[in-house]
Amino acid sequence: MLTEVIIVLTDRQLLIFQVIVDDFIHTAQPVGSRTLSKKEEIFFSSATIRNEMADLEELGFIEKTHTSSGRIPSEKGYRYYVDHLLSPQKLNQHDIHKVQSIFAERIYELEKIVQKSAKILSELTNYTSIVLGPAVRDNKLKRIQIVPLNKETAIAIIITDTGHVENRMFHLPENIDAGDLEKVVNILNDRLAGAPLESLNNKLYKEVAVLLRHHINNYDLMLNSIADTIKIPAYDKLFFGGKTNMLSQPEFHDIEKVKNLMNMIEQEKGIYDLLSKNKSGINIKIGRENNNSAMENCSLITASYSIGTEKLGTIAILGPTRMEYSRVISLLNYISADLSSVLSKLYQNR
Amino acid sequence: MLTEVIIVLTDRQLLIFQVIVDDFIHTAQPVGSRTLSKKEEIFFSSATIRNEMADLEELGFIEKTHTSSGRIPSEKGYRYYVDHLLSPQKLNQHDIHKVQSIFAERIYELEKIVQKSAKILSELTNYTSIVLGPAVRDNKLKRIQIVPLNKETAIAIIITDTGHVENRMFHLPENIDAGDLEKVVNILNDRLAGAPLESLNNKLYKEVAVLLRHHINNYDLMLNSIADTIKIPAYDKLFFGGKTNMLSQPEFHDIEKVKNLMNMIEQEKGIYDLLSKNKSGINIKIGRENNNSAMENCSLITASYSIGTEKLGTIAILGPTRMEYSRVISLLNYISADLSSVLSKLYQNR
DNA sequence: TGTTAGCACTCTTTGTCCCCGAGTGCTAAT
DNA sequence: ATTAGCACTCGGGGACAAAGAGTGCTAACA
Repeated sequence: MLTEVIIVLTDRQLLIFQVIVDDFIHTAQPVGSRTLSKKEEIFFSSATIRNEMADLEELGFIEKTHTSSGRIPSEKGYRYYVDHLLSPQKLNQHDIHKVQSIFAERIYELEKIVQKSAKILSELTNYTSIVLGPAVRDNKLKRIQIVPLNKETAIAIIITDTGHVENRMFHLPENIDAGDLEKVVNILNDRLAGAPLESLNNKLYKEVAVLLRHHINNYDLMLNSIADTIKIPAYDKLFFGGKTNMLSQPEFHDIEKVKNLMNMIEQEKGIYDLLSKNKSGINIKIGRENNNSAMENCSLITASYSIGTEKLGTIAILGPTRMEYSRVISLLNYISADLSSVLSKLYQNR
Repeated sequence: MLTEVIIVLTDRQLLIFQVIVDDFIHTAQPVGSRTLSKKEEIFFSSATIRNEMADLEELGFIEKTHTSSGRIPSEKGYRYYVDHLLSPQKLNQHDIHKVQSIFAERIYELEKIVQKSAKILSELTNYTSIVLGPAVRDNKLKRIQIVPLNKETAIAIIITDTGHVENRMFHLPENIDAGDLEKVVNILNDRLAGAPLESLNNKLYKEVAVLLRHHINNYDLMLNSIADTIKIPAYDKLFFGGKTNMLSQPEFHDIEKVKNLMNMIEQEKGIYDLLSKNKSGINIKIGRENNNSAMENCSLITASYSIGTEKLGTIAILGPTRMEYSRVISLLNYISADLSSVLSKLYQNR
């Protein structure tokens, strides 16, 4: 959007709009003028409200499901609501306790903390939570280990400075004995330790290959196996919580919609694309803003978590467009801040 | 069932019953006498069929959905069908190719092979596939590795003879230096290598503790950390394929049923219980035989795979009771045999 | 001039009635 | 023993009416 038209709503329109959105978020039912006029914060008659609603509809903020129905917020309406009307909600004691419980046990593994966050988040919101990461791309190599299993196969293990472990089995070239393997491991650690995972492949062929040639027969076979092993996984891991929560939302009473959404979740690729391209901080994508037909009736709110200034991963909530934006945003903010600070304490002196 | 009553059906009843089951499996519609009388393998009138059907219903093999509807097989009917009428179906070329493709790439990791099997199996059947295992319980320890990440934390890695890798981070006691760690690792490997994972904890406290005391300060803290690390995971891993396939089955047009089933799948615990207690070979559980309300309309067919005579894990198909039993059984038999033979080749000389 | 009461109108939902089609069980004829 | 025929049952779908919730518009009001 290059030219942003500034839309001025009267206070009364704003009030009515806000109440419509709030009501619809909780009831999932179109909101009519009579219902509105009975709300305690509203002091004018249903007729007045009808007039205002007609204006709001013309502006595109609300819409009808049929000619004589009440109004529901449009995607544009949600967008406006989220951009201008959202009041940050304070979390209650129960929520805070739950979130704290993520960090209650002394867990050292990044992955487990992240996984637990996803679980708690879905329980607190009754939506589906998704956590991407933590990114291992720019971890640094701590150690490589090669353990022979039998004459033909060995297992290569790489450990990064954050404690992430990757392992892969590979075929041993013939005529390699334990001594040779030890030499290889020593050379690898000597040359590659401390280097970012991304750079390993490059370094392997440029620096290590020459050295290996001097010490090992059939070094090329070995080299390829190792290269294969240290390849960074193309995608960071996704963790889900409450995958089935969406089934309880009234907008998903239609099996077809469920199928589309569930399929997309099962594929993971689509979700990965949606999550990975977000900037740091809170991002909100409403309905078709996600550019994904399976997400027609869904909103996705993402937040990033980081160690220091380095963005590590993304934590997200997938819910219906009719989502409790305020609450979800508060929760995400809170969790991502906690997550960042705990992880920073654990790993910044790595 | 202590007393098995032998039920004798006439050839004609058998024929009619078989055609009813086959037809219902493919159409999901109750089968009426007129429909049956038109089938080419049936040469008697609809009236005759009605009489026979009344008998079959009295015997409990088929039932009506309402007073004047066609018949559908009952659970007892499916059970009889599966026990007595199933003709092993030959797999077609396409199926065989697909299954072979699991083993086409040279994969060394057990887990990956198993995971790919689940995927292929769900694609071939359009049902949900579940694979349990491979069990690491009776793997033997190949090597323990401890890699310090910084002053306070280290990561312990255990590698089994099948190439399975487990790792866990733990807090280092103070005043432990690299030399101490090396000693610990040497002692551990010396004493524990080759031992079944199950026995590690025991051996650790009985044999290793004494040795550690002689060499290391604060050995008890260390010991507990290590004990924690080598604890065997309580459940073997579950892999799924085609979790959403069930949504396409007409019996799951009801959101409530879907929710129950999906919840159960997400929990994993229930599935684990269903899979783990099966004997080796093919097992078939129909509907309520699973003792699980979420599985009311589902059947579960399991097969085990093994290395030599040692049962490694279970491979299963979850589908509606109205399932293509014959085809699924053939597929499971075929895959589990292939899986067993490939794994045996790879790992029997471990 | 902004607000509101009132009214005619619209559209969905719910329920009833009815008919059709597919199926059954039973009886009587073959 | 088999089958043709018939009366009967039940679910599904269409037509129709009434109720309810909503709207837009007009005219009256403060």
